[in-house]
Amino acid sequence: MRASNLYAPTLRNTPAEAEIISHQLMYRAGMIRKSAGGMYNFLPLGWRTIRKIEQIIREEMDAAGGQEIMMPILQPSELWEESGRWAAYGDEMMRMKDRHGREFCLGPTHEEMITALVRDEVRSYKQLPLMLYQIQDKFRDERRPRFGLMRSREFIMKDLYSFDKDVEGMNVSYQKMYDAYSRIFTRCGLEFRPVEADNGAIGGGHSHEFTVLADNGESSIACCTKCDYAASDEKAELAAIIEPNEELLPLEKVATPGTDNIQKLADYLQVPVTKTIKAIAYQTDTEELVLAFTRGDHEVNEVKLLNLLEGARELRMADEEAIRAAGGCPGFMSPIGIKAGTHVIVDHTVMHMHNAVTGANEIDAHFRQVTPERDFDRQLITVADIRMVQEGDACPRCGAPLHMTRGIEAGQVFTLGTKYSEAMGATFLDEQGKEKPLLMGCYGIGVGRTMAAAIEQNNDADGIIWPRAIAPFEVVVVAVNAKNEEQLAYAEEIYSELRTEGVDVLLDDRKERAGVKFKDCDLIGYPLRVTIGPKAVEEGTIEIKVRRTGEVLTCTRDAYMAKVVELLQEL
RNA sequence: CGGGAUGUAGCGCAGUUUGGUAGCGCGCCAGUUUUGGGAACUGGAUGUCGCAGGUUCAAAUCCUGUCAUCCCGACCA
Repeated sequence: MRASNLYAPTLRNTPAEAEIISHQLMYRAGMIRKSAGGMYNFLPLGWRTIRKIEQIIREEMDAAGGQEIMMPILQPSELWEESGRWAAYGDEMMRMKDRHGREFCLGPTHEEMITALVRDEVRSYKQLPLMLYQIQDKFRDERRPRFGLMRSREFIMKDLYSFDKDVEGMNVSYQKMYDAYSRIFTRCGLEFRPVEADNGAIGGGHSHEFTVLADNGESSIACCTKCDYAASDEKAELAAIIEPNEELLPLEKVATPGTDNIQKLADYLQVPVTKTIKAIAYQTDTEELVLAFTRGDHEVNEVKLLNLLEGARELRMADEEAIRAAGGCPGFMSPIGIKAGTHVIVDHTVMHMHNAVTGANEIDAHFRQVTPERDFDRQLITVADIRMVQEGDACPRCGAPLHMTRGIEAGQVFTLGTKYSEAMGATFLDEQGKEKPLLMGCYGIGVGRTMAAAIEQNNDADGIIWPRAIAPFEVVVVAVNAKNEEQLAYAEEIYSELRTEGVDVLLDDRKERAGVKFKDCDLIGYPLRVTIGPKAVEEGTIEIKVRRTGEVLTCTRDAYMAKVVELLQEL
């Protein structure tokens, strides 16, 4: 490919709408252009990178036993009625009608479609396990698309679905995908962590998110500083914090005027926040009141809380009336004195506190010298891990401190069990001739997001620094002065030698000044730049510049090829 | 969906307060000189001032509505 024919319009100015670095650089490097909110065109350079990521994914999916297929983007509502998600999916689904008034959606995911595809053909355990995947655009009408390719409304996704005859088989498929994902992100040159994730509504199965570490990421994850435990902030399990024993003082009610939040209370009573117990009152979508108690400096983890509540799907802050009806007093709550039958959930750390402060369920009053183990009625409360992880909390595996970091969720692996196969009647006959639902798993990778994540992780003030495996071109040959025929001819020669050698190379033969071309090369981020200037023509010396390190090597005409190959292998 | 901001040339922006011929930088086109890190000079092209209504002799500017984009939050497999 020659740069003089390449449609790669680069920009000196950063478009005002691009807020994060990956978006800015992709835009400036002429890789993407926006068509509408959350929708992007990929230009030749951007598309080459996408294709390279896809190719790595294909190779690993195939190696793990996957078979590539292609399903329609447009999906009939009937399938989604079967699974119950036509109603449940909500506004995030792009819906439309055809000329006959039949309803369709633009696929946000393909569980229904694949289950329907497989249920008619898979009749026997002998056809299992089965893994099918596709790489295709998905549509989700995000409330707030943002950050360029990071959260867009139309995006490229690899989605694989596994089908097994039993839980053991499903777990084997899961592990194969987990391993394949690790290889994919490693091959893409990314620093990532597989983190344990909450799988919410589906429950019971495994789920990991493959999170590429980046400060701009939307996901917050907790990583152990010693072992390899890593979990999403919502999932991170926390053991109860055991306080040293101390002399137990008797429960006492004190007047605490105006102390309706924890900081005011701690200041007023001159106690550390870690000696206070705070309450958050929720109401579920089924109108049940839930009172959650944690240590004053801890935060309630709503996902953990929700998982404890059978049948509830959502939490919102409770109304004052509901709190009062249960005997509580907003701003001054405690489990002591709440009406029996109210859902009171206490974080397990709280049960190990001594001589703490908590509300008295009346205005401007608190209890102090509260020892929950003694003063709370265990019959009326549920004790569980309901708090949100914080920097420095103990790792649930090894006890070392956890470190909070941010990342981009580039992929997820998920066991589905029989959720869809049961709802949609996807069954097979087992060895005993008994009809059973298929056990499923689903595994997604955001291709564009992976590209954005790679840039977030690999850039400097001059532009992108592509990992070799996913660079649009591995090497750029620059004819410093393309108007000089000797130089251009020399560069052409080098270019064709590199091509013959199988190097993925671009020739920058544009009749621009050298500075312009160098700036563009840096911005676009080709891993290696081979510079052909007067020194090449006159002395036969060829320069090779490594984008990542800025290192410049000077080679002879005979030696440059070996050097390029060697440098590429190191990258 | 709540809060905030912004829509003026391909990109970045000024002009709006106080209504009076549409501007600047980069880019683009032509020419001359230049030529190893975003060249200089000369000349040139490019706008429904987001859109629709209204007020006015006159609207980028004031009023109403609407659409779009971005940020924060909420939400989210």
